Amino acid sequence: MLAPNDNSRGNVLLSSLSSRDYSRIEPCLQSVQLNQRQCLEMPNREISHAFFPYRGVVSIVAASKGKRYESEVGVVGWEGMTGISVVLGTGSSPNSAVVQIAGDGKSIVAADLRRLMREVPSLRDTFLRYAQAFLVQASHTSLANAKGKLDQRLARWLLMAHDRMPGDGLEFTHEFLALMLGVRRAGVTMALRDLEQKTLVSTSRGSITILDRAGLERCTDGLYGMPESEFGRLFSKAYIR
Amino acid sequence: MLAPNDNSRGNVLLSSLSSRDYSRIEPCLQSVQLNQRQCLEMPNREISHAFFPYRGVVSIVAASKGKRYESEVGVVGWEGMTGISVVLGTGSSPNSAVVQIAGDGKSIVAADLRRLMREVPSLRDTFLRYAQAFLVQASHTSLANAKGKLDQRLARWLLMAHDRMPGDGLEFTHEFLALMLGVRRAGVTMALRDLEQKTLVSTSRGSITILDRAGLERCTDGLYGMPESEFGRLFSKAYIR
DNA sequence: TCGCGATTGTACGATATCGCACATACGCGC
DNA sequence: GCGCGTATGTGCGATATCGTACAATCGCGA
Repeated sequence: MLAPNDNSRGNVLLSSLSSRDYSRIEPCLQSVQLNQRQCLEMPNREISHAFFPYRGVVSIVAASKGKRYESEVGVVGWEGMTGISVVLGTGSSPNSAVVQIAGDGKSIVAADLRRLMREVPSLRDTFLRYAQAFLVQASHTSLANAKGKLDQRLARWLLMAHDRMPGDGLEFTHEFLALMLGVRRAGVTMALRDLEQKTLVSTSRGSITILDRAGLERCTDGLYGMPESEFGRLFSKAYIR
Repeated sequence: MLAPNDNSRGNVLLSSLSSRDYSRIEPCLQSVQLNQRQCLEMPNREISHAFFPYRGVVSIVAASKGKRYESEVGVVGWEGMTGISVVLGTGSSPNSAVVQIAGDGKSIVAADLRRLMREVPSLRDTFLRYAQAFLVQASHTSLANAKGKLDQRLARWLLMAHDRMPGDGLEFTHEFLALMLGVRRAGVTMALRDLEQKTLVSTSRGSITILDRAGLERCTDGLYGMPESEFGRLFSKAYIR
């Protein structure tokens, strides 16, 4: 379970800042819409802004040389931020960041973020902690890709999306989920039918409702949860939803 | 191709430091042996030392809750360092670090590394740049796990090992490679036979010789190379071997 | 209410890999 | 040179997923 009890500022990472730190960053934050398929970061292009989503989900995607293959390495929602490369000081990376589920949030100009990290060490420390949280998430995406069956990976993705959305209804098509997981659409259809038969979710045209989170977690056989625990540890929050 | 032309200090990351920075860290470095299967980092345990390998290869491994599944997310050799979590300020992580190929290198006490990063910003910047290089590597391991066939993943791993070893001979058994890739030993045997038939490698009992790097890279169909290019970019070196 | 596009269900053969098992072959040490 | 342990080659049925295709169904808008 990811969603923490303190999200008073609309984004958990921002909410974890001391009021002193937040007062420093707040003047630099701009409200933004996140539109589906909007590209927040392009491969090897200087990142202009970092984003703190309030709603919606952003995928971080790796692509092979020649773009023959692509795969999601992690997701960012109201718990985190995009622009890790700015945090790590390089300003760009071969990965891209794409809005998968529309929403909104705050943005900050990369140069402002750099300056703030230089001027406010505790702010820098917080964002570096998030970089670790993201690395752990990416590590477990890799693990799930290596070892997980389609149904385990699907359950994992649904849980991760659920963590980042209000309510229990998810407006996803099978096609969309297939794209996220990099598998056949027909495979998603069958895996979802199984989940529905176990009454873990209920589905209707274009939407999926989570009925039994604990059951879904059991379904992943341990492939969901470690990054979420790590996030909890790093940001010292109680995690109840 | 990873191995850079400047490795005058035995480890590329250390070699990339200005002499001023290196003179600060050098007094803290201890020579160490890296023995096969030695565990340099345990899951969720405070990291005592970071390591800069001169020779040998270390795997960073993610494990699922309950340890039911494990998978390598990246490797570290003479180009890099272990202890990313110390660099990112958290001091521990759910991932472990295990010596897969024995060698040696330098170690530094975590507290010293922290202090140096606080006192010497350019040192901190360098290590944070490496954290990005590692994140990109992990991203592409994830991509390879998601999309790569066994032979592509094998070729990728051989290239990554070759990058981190002197000469062209690799003393690996099929069993060992199977463990690294998380696949059946018999699968490795067949994939290697294919590579040998294409005269990309030659094999004999317990050892593999790289004959044609370019051919192996072609074999990976783009799944090898991005992290290596990124490393080159981040550390501004010419990469010839 | 009708129609049409989007979504979902289903089918089929092909391929990759698995798990397990056993046969063979190499090479070190005596 | 022999024997034994390790490493490698091979076989077999089972399973997961693929690619492609097409049929069925839902629901929005005309």
